[in-house]
Amino acid sequence: MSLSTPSPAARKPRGEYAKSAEKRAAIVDAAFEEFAESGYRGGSLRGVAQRVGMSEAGLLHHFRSKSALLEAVLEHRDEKARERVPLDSPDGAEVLKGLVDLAAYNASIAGVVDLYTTLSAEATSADHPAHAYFVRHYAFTREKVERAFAKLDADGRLRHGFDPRQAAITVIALMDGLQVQWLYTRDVVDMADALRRVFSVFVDIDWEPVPPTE
Amino acid sequence: MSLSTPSPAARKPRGEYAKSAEKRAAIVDAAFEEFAESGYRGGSLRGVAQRVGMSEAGLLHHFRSKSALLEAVLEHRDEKARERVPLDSPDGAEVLKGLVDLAAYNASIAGVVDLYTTLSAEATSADHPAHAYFVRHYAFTREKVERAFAKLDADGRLRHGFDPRQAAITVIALMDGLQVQWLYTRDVVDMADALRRVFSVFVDIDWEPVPPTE
DNA sequence: GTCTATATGGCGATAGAC
DNA sequence: GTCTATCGCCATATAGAC
Repeated sequence: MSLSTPSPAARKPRGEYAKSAEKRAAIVDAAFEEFAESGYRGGSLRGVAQRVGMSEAGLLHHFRSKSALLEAVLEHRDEKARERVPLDSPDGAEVLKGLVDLAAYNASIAGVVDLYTTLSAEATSADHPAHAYFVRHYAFTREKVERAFAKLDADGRLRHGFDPRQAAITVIALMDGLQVQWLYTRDVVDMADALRRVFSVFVDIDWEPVPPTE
Repeated sequence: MSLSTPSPAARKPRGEYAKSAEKRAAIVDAAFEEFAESGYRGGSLRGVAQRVGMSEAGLLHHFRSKSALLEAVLEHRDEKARERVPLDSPDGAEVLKGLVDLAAYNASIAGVVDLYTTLSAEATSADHPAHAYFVRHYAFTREKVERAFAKLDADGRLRHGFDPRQAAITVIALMDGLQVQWLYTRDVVDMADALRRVFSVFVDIDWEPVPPTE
């Protein structure tokens, strides 16, 4: 999974110029790759600097510390993911379809999956700089998916005896677990397909003409 | 998830004494904790040495390198897990019950879950010392669970239209994802319960008097 | 079998020139 | 805004005394 609460205010100090913003974006991209490959703990500012073609000091002019850089990466990641899933759609089925869509999209960008799985696992430690982020992320996502199931339930489309909250927990766990397994064996695991199958059991949904996942 | 292929031979050089074996076991325990908390990359030999009350050099007398120590930890972990799940039972339902049992047990030993999730995520990098281990682990576990579902299918107890292989992938993903989510919010997630619910949808099983998971 | 001491190198972050 | 230089710390691993 990969969505989170809208950033309260992606504020930008007044005196910034366009060139600087571009540089910052390039640095965030490089940091994204670095942390995706080696995690936050395993990644280094040196590695980021090399990717972006700058010195470490130059890099630290734009981001005051390694963890500040991680924060920027996570924010950037959320912006992208939020574009893909209509989490607040009044139609619960649209939300689920958005999740399948996201899974299919993720399969085309392994780096995103890598970043998410590595960070979510290492940030279970309470002192990790991304810990609070993921606690928020899970609460937020669980809430949204639960709401989607609740709406389907109200429409009589949730399988009898199913609890929206439990269904949400299960779906999020499934998405997370599929990502790890997929990273090891991409030929065997089809994330979107697996998700679609489970949704078909949980609820009554008409799937599109069937985009054959891949 | 947390099972893997039986170690080919946990061989032990001939000239070892009991005292030494005890020390080694103590070191493995300490390393287990260290890697569970900080991952392999984030953990240090210094940390392990402090936990076990030795110098780093003393520790390296027993394990020639950091990655050799990791190997010992993973082997030790597998031995424990294999005791819990009758992966080769002729009755597929017994396998699934074993998985629920394992989930409930894991919930009582957070360290095990921590170690597994952290390592499985960071070892997706091909150059990680545990990479081969997890590739093997997933292939092995997928195979065993698939076989369990296939047996249930042969007995007409698998839900119509379900594929044993897909079911196996889904179940393993679910177990993995539940562990991460549980580490963040233990009050919200009940791993064994979630697993039991999904199994009840997939197959026709009589659950025990219901160990209320707690 | 365990220690101290040390070699060697990567790390995050800062100071200050340009 | 970017650089070089450097500080101080922690890492893995080895050498050799006890």
